[in-house]
Amino acid sequence: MARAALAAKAPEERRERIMLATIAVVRERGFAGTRVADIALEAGTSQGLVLYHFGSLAGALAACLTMLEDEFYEDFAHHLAAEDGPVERLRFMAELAAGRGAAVGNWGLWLELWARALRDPDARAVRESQDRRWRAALRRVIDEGVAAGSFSPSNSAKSVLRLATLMDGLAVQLALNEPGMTTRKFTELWWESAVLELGITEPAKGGKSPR
Amino acid sequence: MARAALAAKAPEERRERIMLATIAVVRERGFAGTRVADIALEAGTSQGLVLYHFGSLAGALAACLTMLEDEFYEDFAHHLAAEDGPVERLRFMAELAAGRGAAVGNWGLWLELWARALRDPDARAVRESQDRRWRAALRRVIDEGVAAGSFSPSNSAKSVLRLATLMDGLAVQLALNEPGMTTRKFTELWWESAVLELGITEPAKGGKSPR
DNA sequence: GCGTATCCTGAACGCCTGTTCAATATGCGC
DNA sequence: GCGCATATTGAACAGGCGTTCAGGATACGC
Repeated sequence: MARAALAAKAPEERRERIMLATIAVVRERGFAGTRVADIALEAGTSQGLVLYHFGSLAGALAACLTMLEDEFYEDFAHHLAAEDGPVERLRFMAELAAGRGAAVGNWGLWLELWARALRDPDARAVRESQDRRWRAALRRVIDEGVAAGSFSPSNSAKSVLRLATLMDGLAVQLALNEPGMTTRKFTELWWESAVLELGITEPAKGGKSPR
Repeated sequence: MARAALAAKAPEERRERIMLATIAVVRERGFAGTRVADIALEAGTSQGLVLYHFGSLAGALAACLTMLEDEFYEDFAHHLAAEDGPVERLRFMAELAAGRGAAVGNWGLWLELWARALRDPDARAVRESQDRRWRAALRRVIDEGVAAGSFSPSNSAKSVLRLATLMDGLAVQLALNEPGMTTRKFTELWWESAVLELGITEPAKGGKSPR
């Protein structure tokens, strides 16, 4: 009988659909709660195909991790370049981290990733890479600002570290939607810390100034 | 036959042993990787007893969560009261969070807890309670310092929030032992931030001053 | 001393779920 | 058009693991 299957129609497209489905399921149920059956259902395919393309459930999860990483970074780098000066760029990073752009709703995923990174080398690698990239971007923006005379941190390396770290902490609260924590508050708190750390005087011209 | 079983010898003692075993296993394998069999083995009892006392695996996990919370807080409150002035207390909190005391090796557990809190109401309650307690303590110390003239934050509520949040962020790095992150560095970074936020002038008399 | 409630065990049960596999469809080179 | 490599499916398999249960030991009231 065999109703017309979509066999061999567009393998790459199916593959990607499975990865996206995996991300969706992980976001909803967490790594521990993700089943092959869920992924197949979400992707509209069979369980067999998931295993065919990724070898195992772990393989599918790993694939979705790297996809997540690339996705986030591309989006981020693309938009960051569009901003004008160091102050605007810093401001943009604050807002992006707080939830604008592709990262919206992803903080929960980062929490999952961190916990998983305690034991899974793949997860650890992804999170390390992301962290490095993010900090490097922050450092670049800050160095740029120092060169332009907009920032005057007493120790820029430490300021980068602290500001990046503060973001992680804010992320925890945002992800768990701590009462009183919103994306607005996230940005506000972080920006004030940045002002304190970097001695920013000139306000961001582009966006509405904080507070 | 029946070799002498420890039956009905000291039910409370067995119960506690199972809870401690649960914590140990969770610390080693994470929530998702914890099996009833592991707990029973670690506690030196049968699987049946674990279920007898806690009804289900989930019940055992929940029990270990609250035990963890109490344990941490008792230890913390006890030691905090022993410190002298606000500056010393603040310093003590920095060091406790960084890994001294009962919390040593627990940051990994917190990461697990946060991720679990995304979906499990019990975990969420525990983490909220802990967070509230910790911040309240921080606020008390800071208020005390303001009253004594040692601290002069521009906005103490926000400083409490930011300093507590920064700790969470540092915790992530410590738990994942980010290269270059140590308990010493943890304390140092946090303390400098505290100095910045609170305008601390007088150094901590008790401990060796940072940096 | 006897019965009963509590504590404890080990084995058995049964479900959940990742993985395997044989069968089938599809597209492509020749 | 034919044959082969690739893609896809659904069902069957098998192992892991939480939970149930019948049985036995221990303490304790009477």
